[in-house]
Amino acid sequence: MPQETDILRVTRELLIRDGFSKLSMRKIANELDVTATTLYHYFENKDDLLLALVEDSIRQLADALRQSMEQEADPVTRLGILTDTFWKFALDHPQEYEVIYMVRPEEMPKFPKEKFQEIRSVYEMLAGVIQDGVEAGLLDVEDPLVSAYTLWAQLHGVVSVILSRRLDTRISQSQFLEQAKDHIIQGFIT
Amino acid sequence: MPQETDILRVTRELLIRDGFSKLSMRKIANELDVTATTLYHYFENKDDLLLALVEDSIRQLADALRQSMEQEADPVTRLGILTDTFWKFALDHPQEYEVIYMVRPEEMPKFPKEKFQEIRSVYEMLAGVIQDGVEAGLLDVEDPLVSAYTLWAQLHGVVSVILSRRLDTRISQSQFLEQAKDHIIQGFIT
DNA sequence: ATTCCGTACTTAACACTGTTAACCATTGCG
DNA sequence: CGCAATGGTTAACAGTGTTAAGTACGGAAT
Repeated sequence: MPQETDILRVTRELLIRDGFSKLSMRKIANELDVTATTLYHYFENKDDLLLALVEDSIRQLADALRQSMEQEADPVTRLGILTDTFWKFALDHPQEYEVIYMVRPEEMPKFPKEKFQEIRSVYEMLAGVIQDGVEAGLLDVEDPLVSAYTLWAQLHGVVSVILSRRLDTRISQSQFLEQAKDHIIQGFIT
Repeated sequence: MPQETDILRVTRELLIRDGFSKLSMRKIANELDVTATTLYHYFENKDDLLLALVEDSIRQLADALRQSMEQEADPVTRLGILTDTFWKFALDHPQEYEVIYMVRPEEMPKFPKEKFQEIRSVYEMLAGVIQDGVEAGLLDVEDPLVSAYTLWAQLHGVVSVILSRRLDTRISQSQFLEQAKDHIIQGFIT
C-alpha cells in the first residue's frame, strides 16, 4: 500500500541512481513491489508525477534559501550568502536541482501555473533583499522583481554550465564559482 | 539515397516542428522515405545523431557571434553586441539553441570531448574581448578565460529562464533582457 | 565474363516504453 | 446483507531504440 510520498521518494531515488533517461513507470512500480498501473491511481501520467517531484525540489531549494536568510547580515552580504546556498544546493543535489528545469511547460499543456506559488515566493524573497539594498543605498537596480529574476537566471546559468560539464578542464570549479559570484554581485552594486 | 546532411536537416525540422520528446528514429527515417535501420549506417545511435546536431548548432551560434564581431567597437560595446547576438540567436532559434544543452555528456559515455573545439573557440573569442577591455583599463577581471565562462553562463541563464517559461507574466521580456544585460556588463566593469 | 566485395538498404525481431480497458479482492458503510 | 469505494491485478495497444540477417546492385579484379 504505497502512498504518494513513497512513490515520490522512490522516483527520486531512481532518478538519482540511474538518471533521467533510465526512469520508467515500470521500474518505479517494481521498486514498490507493485504494478505500473497502480501508479496511475496516484498520478495522471508520468509528467504529472514528475511535476510533483519538481514542486518538491523547488520547495527544498526554497527552504534552504529561507534558512540561510535567518542569519543577520547587510543586503550585499545576504546576496553572497544566498548565492552560496543556491549553488551548494544545486551541486550537492544535482538531480534534484535538475528536475526543476527538466519539466518543460511548453511540452506539457496541463501544466498548472498556479502551482508555482512556491517558486514565486522565492523570487519575492530575493526581490526583498534587493529592495533593502536599494533603500540602504548599496544597490542600484531599476525594478527589484526584475532584478530578482536576473539574479536567479545568472545563478542558474552558472550551475547549468557546471552540471552540463561544459566547464573547461583548465578552470577549477571553485575559482569559477568565486569569480562568478563577484561578477554577479558586482553587477548589482551602485 | 540520403546524405548525412539530409538526415541532420530532417532531424532539425522535426525537432523544431514537433519538439524533442516527439523525435524518433522511425519518424526521421519516414520523412526520408527510408527505414530506421538505414540511419544506423550513418550514425551509431540516436545520441550520436543528436551530438552531430549539437555541433552544428554550436557552429551556427559561433558564426553569428563571429559575424557580430566584425563591426568595429570598443570592448564594452562589443560585450553588449555579443550579448544581443547571443540572445537573438537563442530566442530566434530556440530548438536549435536548446539542443546544445539537451545532450548530457554525463549520460553519454562515448561523448568525444575533443569535438568541442568549436565551442572552445567561442570561449576564447569572448576571453579576447575581455582581455582587450582589461588592457584598455575598462574591465576588471582576474582571469579572462574564467570570466568568459562566467559571461556565457550568465547569458545562458537568462535564455534558460525565458525558454523554460519561468519568467513572471508581470515582467516584459524586453525589459528583463535589457536589465539583465546592464547587470551582466556592469559586473565586468572596473 | 565471372567472381567478389562493398554499399545501401530492407525485413523481422527483441526488449523495452507510456498508457488504458477490464477485472478481481478486500474493506468499511448504510 | 448488499454496495460502493479502494487498491491492486492482467493483458493488451501502440510506440520506442536497436540489431541480426538478408537482399539488391554497382564496380573492380581475376
